[in-house]
Formats: sequence, structure tokens, C-alpha cells
Amino acid sequence: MAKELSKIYEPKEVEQRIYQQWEESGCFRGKIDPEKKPYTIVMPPPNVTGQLHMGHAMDNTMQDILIRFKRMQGYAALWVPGTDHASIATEAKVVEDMRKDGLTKDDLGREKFLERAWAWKNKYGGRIVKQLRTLGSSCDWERERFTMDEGCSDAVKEVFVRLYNEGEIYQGNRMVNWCPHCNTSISDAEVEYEAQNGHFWHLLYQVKETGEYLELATTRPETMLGDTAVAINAEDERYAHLHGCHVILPLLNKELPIVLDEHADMTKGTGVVKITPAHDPNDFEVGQRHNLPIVRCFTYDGHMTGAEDRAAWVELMASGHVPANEPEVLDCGKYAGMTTAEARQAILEDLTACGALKEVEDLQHDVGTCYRCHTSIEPMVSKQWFVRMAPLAAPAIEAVERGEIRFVPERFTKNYLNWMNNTRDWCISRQLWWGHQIPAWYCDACGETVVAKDAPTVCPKCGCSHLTQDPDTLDTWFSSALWPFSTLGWPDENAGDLKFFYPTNTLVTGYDIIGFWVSRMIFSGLAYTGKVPFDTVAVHGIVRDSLGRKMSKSLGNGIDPLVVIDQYGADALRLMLTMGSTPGNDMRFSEEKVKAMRNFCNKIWNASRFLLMNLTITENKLPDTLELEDKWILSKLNRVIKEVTANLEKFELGVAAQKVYDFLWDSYCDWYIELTKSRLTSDDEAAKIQAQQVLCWVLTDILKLLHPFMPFLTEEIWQALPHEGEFLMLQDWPVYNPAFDFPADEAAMEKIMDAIKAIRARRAEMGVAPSRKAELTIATADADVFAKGVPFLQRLAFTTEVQVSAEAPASLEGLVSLVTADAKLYIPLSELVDVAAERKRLQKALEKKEKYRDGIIRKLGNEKFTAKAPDYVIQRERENLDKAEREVAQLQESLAALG
RNA sequence: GGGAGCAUAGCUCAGCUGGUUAGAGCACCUGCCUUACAAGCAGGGGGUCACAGGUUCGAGUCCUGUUGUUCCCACCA
Repeated sequence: MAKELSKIYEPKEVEQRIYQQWEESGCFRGKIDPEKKPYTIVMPPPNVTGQLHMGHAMDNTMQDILIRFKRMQGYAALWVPGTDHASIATEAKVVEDMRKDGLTKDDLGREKFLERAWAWKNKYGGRIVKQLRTLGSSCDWERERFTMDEGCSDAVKEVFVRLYNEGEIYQGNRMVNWCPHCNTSISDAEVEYEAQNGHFWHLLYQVKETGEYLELATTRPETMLGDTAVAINAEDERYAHLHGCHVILPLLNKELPIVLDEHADMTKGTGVVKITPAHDPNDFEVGQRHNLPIVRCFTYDGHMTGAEDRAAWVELMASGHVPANEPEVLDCGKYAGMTTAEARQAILEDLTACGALKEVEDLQHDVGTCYRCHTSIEPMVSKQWFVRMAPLAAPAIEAVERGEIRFVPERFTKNYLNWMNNTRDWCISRQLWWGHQIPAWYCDACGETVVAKDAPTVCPKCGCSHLTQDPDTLDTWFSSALWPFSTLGWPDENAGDLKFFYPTNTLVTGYDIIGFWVSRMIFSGLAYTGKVPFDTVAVHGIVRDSLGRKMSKSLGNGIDPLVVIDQYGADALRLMLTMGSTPGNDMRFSEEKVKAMRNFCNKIWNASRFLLMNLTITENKLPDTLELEDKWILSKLNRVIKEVTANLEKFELGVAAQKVYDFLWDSYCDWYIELTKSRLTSDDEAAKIQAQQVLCWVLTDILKLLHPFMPFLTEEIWQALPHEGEFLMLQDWPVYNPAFDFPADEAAMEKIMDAIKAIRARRAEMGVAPSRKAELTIATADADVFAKGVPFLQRLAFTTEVQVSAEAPASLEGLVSLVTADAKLYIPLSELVDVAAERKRLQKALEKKEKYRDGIIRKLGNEKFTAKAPDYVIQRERENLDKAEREVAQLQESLAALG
């Protein structure tokens, strides 16, 4: 930053240059230093092929603020960056890309597909990481990780094998959420419910033994082909005579048992439920209880099963290796090959034709959809790998209840506990290729399952050397659950980073992934490292558009942070994201707010420009003697340092930023700089130097306090000011110092400021041009204080000669009088006064003040108040009353003087 | 059905454990290019703190209920 510069701060060139300087000088590197306390953040890894959006910008800005703050406080700070392979999302993108070339996964085969996927990852993988740099993120890029890199993959295998050997991972046919579009199972957490308009179809099933018709309702008539029972409640007297009877399934004319099960709710509908164990989670449970056959009539890609599917099942049955709960596969005959939607129509038509459809009712209900593609999910019985949650959840709940992990804001603890207390076993296998392939092998000869980190060469049971690896991959969140320690070297317990930087300190993330991710990191950390992975979870909300809507691709209302940065600078965007938000709450993006922050950047820029223009000193140190105004600003600065530090430690980032903002703009620029001008423009060299020194000292501390929020601009200015050391980002954080508390001087200075404000206000009301200067007479008990204020009154209150005395002028003829709590001020501008208007104004002011005074008198007269209120409150009220009395008296006097 | 958030100036929001006459930015009105900044300076208008009760010497802040709104979880054969 040179001394002659444009009036406007141009962020673009500065940001690139400064970031490069930092990175090349190794400022971001986290160093193991036994002399220091570690402070560690691991970045929630964005999708490797993704692009930066406002959510990332917010998340990473918060992390950068914290890590920069702690680094300046002297911690050995480490921020580990990285990316996530995002199995479903990335695989979907690669598949889509292949479709342009007319290719499918099956055409390529696994190996070729993975080659393509890696090529895709290498092509787009660097994008988001570059974009994070434009934000100013001070992460240690030399430690950048990827969930599928060697170390993370090793951690994944280690955990899988361990859990399997402990019996906490098991494989089996269970009801899972199936996405027919992504063609894979997904976990409960990945199902999103959406309201949809549907129907309730009332069907009639005839009872074989009695000939009567049972009415039952379903939202999914196409599943009827897979019905294997009808359930009624044992207590239900309406159907007591049907215990042990059977119904005839329409269309298939198949005989189904009537079972007694609590799942049948007497209060709902007719109290009769059809049971389709293969395609409904509740029905699956009923089927298990009554040992019902499981009949599958859907294929995994959303069609009705046919002869071929059935043949495959017959073959499996003959093979002898039949897993438990393996569903029978139905040949749906005329419906075979139809999509489930087509089959619904056809089946409804046929049911109508045979009189089995009684009526249709409109119904709005929530339908589970895939969180990635929003296709309706199909509950399917399928052979998958699961993690037993109960043993993992228990310690994870205890750790939070014991306070070893704290959520900020605290209310999210409930959200977490709610999730952990209701968790079911976690389906971790995915029918995808992009991801960590499950380290399980099956013997081709005897069917033995071998789980190991490395591929076995022979079957331990039969010695056969032909083993096939399970084709499935693991849920993305399985690897992200290990992120806080896999990135630091685990499973090598002796890894230096792990020993020094783990457990990490703060996890910054949005409330939307507490269940998906935070909870899984917590139980994983406890289970595998024996320690909580972090001590604090700082939760933030989401960034919405200016109308309060979620930013989404389909709405096209997303704002690209890079565009904003390009236009207004990264510092402005960062400030907008922090100052406009409160912990845990959503915020709205608004260009107006970004502009306001850009203006703030410009304000600092110009304040600094002013200082540089006047600067002759080369060393940043305070002068030996301080003037009243110097003590005032230093005392205020000292308080700001104390408060801002406390706010940051409590994760109140917005409040912290706001306080420095106000201090810089109001106290430093609007007052202090103006107050120093009389010294700076004087001929007194010593006074010039003295003013420069305080200006420089205070600005430097402001830059330090602002640095975590707006790193680029503060670094740029700091380097132009007299300083020691190479980078602002490596300087020590300012510390509160009781020696710089000057309460008496602050109060004195403010008496002068009150007078200045009073004169300005009156002149503005009277419409006096600033060019018209006037003499001033001050009558006050604080004559010595106001004597010090003379130059300020001259410069800032448009006065020429100033008389300060204890007494009012002998004659008030031709004078306008105005009052503050501590002084009466007289200006010879009475020819401009509209006496009537002036009387009215004074009367209004007097009434208001009297009302206020009377309020205090009543309060202080209330014995209950004086008996119960704390002393400091009573004391303050007495002072207020004092001040109000004086003001009332002075107003009355002025009014009397008007005649 | 269970849980949570939000409701304060025209707009976007602060307001911590209850305690000065409720604040900021933007917008609006008036006057100023006062040699750092018009992306600025000075001055000003604008709020029965959603509603109804309650606790308290004292409530925007705590409690109960109501309304509106957003979200999470569960269920819906």
C-alpha cells in the first residue's frame, strides 16, 4: 500500500497477492510445537467435484475466523482441509457424462468405469479447493486430504474389519430404502419425506371360509401381488369370527392366512391390513413375527418381476447357499416388465373389472424420496451390510450428556440426542462402484465369507483359491465419520499429528447434518480412538436468498460467492456472512448488506490513507504523555479488546465483528481522527508526533481485531504501517490491559462531545450554514475540562472564540442558549431564532425531560424498589435523576430567558 | 403425533444471565464536495417489541396460553 492511492479500495489485486504471500511463506502450516497448546479444526469436506456455494462460504468463513483468532492468540493452530468422494452424487455425475457418449455402467464394467470416475475426479477435483482459497481460508494445504486417499481408505478398512470381528457389523436380508433411480440402497437418514397427493384405494378380499368380503385400504395397490397375509387385531370383535380363516387374493386367486397382529389398528379404517412383507417396512416386521413368506414382485430398478427373475430365484434355491429371509420372486405374468406406475394402472383396472375395488379416496400423504434424486423410494427386502447402532450410540449419548462435547447454541444438543436415541441399525452397503469397496470376499466353492483388510489368497475354510470380493461399496458417511482422526494419521496411534492435534477442538457445521455426520463422527471417535473427536460443535444455519427461500438449483436462485467476491471482495462477503447472522439461525443473503460491508472496507481504507498521508514516524509505539482525547480512545479500545475477545471465545462472531465495526467507524473515524486534526495541522512537531503515535497504535490494534473477519484488507494496510514482523496474520492478539482504563478521562471527553453535539444539532435545526462560524461562551462547573475542549469546539462545532467560565454572561441579550447536562452554552445567533418556534421546542423538550425525571423519582420513591434492586441499579438511577434535574433546571432557565 | 426456531422501525436484523429514555445497517427527510472517505459528513423523522394473561420493585428479555410462520423427527395399512 503506497501513500498515494485511490480513494476507493480495490480488493481484487490485493487479495490474490496477499494470499500468495501467505501461502508461499508457510503461514498456514500447522506446526507441532510442544510449547504451545494445539487448536485444531477439520474442515467438513465438500464434495470433491462440487463447486463453492454460499453454504460453503459461510461454513469456511466461520472456521477461518476461529482459526485465525486462535493462531493470533498463540495456539498451535491447524486447519485440515479436504474433500469427500461423495459416492452417489459423483457416481451420478459420471453416469450422466457417460450417457452423452451413449455408454452405461454395464457397457464399461467396473474397472473401466472407475478409470473414468477417477479421470472425472482429477478434472474437477481441484476446482472447489481453489475456490476456497479465494475466500481467504487459511488452511494447511500441505495436509489436504481426500476420503478415498490411501490413508483414509486404510482407516475405513480398519474400522470395517474391527467392527466385523466384534460382531457389530453384520450382513443380512433386511428391509432397506431402495432408490430405483440411483439403483442402490440408501440409509434411513438419506430418505426425505415430501407431501404428495395420492389416493386411498379400498379393496375387497373375500374370506374363503365365510364368503364375506373384507374391506381394506392401501395407498399402493401394485404391491398386492406380493401380499402374503391379511392382518386383524386380536382384540377386534368385528372380526373375532375370522380367527384362523383365510382370504382369497384377487387377481392371483391365492389363499392367504388371516393373522392376528398388533400392527392392525382397530381405530384406523376398517381395521384390516394387507401384509406385503417384501415391500413395506411394517409388513416386513409382521411377516417376521408370523413367519410369513416374503414375496418380491418388484425389480430393483422399479419394474414388475417376470419369468427370468423367478428363474434366477429358482436357481438360487437350488444352489444350496440360501441366505435367511431370501424373498421368493414372483412372476407377475401379464404385469411383468411394467414399471410400478404402469402396473398400478393395469392392476386397478383389473381389480375394478372383477369388482374388488370398492372406492377411491383422495389422500395427501408424505412419501419417502431419495435425498439425491428425489425419486420415490421403494422399501425392498435386500441383502445388505449393517452396523449395529445400539452399542455405538450409548457412549456417544453419554459423552454429550456428560458435557464432553458442547453444542453451540446449546439447543442443538436436543436435536442430537433425539437423533441418537432413535437410531436404527445403519445400512452401510451401496450398490455403487465409486467408493470404498467392501473388504469382504466370498469363497466361490463353499460360500464362506472372509473379511480382511487385504484380499485373501485362499479360503480359510475349504482352501479354495477362488474368492470374489463383495461388489458393493460403503456409504459415503462411513468414511466421513472417521474424518477427524483419519486425516490426522489414524489408525497409526503413534502418528505425530494424531498425538498432538487430536482430539480436535471445534467442529463448524450446519444444523442440517447433525444426524448425518456429527453424530457419526462422535460415536466413531469414541469407539475407535477412545476419545471424543472434538469438544465443541459450532452450529450455523443456512444462507437463504433475499426472499428467504432456500437456494437451490431447481429454483435457480443461488448466488455464486465467486461472483460476489469478484464484485465486492472476499472481505465484504465474509463480513456480510458473519455480521448478518446469529449462531444457529438462518440468514438471508442480500446484496445491500454486501454493499454496506464493502463500504466499511472502504472506510478503513480511507482512514488508513489519511494516517499514511500524515505519517512521519517509523515505529509503532505510544508517546510518553497522553492527551485527554488519547486516553478517551485508548480506554474505549481497551474495552473493545476485552469484549471482542470474550465474544469470539463464546462463538458470538457477529456481535464481535459489530463491536469492532462500531468502534472503528464511530469512535475512531468520526471522533478520534477529527479530534487529532488540530494537532496534526499545528506547528508543534511534538504534538504532531504524539497524535500520529496514538493514531497508529489504535489503528494497528483495530486491524488485529478485524483480521480474522477481513484478513486481506487488514493485512494489506498493516504491512504499510510501521510494524515489526512479516505478517499481520502471525501477530499477537491484543490483550486487555487495566492500565489503559481511564474512566474519568472518558467521562470528561464525553462532556465536551455532548457540547459539540448540542451545538451541531441546534445549528442544523436553525439552518445555519457551516461556513457561518460563531463565538461561544460556556458556563460550567467543569471549566478545566471544557478548557481542554476549546480546539475541538472550534473545529467540530463551528466556533471561533470560546470563553469558558463558571458563570453565565451578565447579559443574555442577543444570545442563543443551549444546555447539556454539564454546561450552558451561549451563541450569538439570536437574530436567526424564531422565538415562537424556539419556545415550543424548549417546552416540548422540557415536558419530555420532566416526564423522564418524574419516572425516576417515582421509582426511587418506591420502597420495594430501593429494598430489592441491586445497589448498582439504584446508584445509576440516582445519577440519572441528578442529571435529569440539572437538565430540567437549565431548560427552565432557557425558557425564562426567552421572555 | 413429538420437538425446535422465528415474530422488535418501511426492509434485513442485533438486543448475553430481567435493570439507564429499545439499537444498527439499508431506505426516507434536511443541510453540507468541512484538503481520509459523497461507497462520505452533520442533523432528523419513524417502534403500543405478534396477541392475551401471569411472575417481579422492574419484562422486548422469564412462565402459561393463543395466533401466524419456518424447520427437524416419527407415523400415515
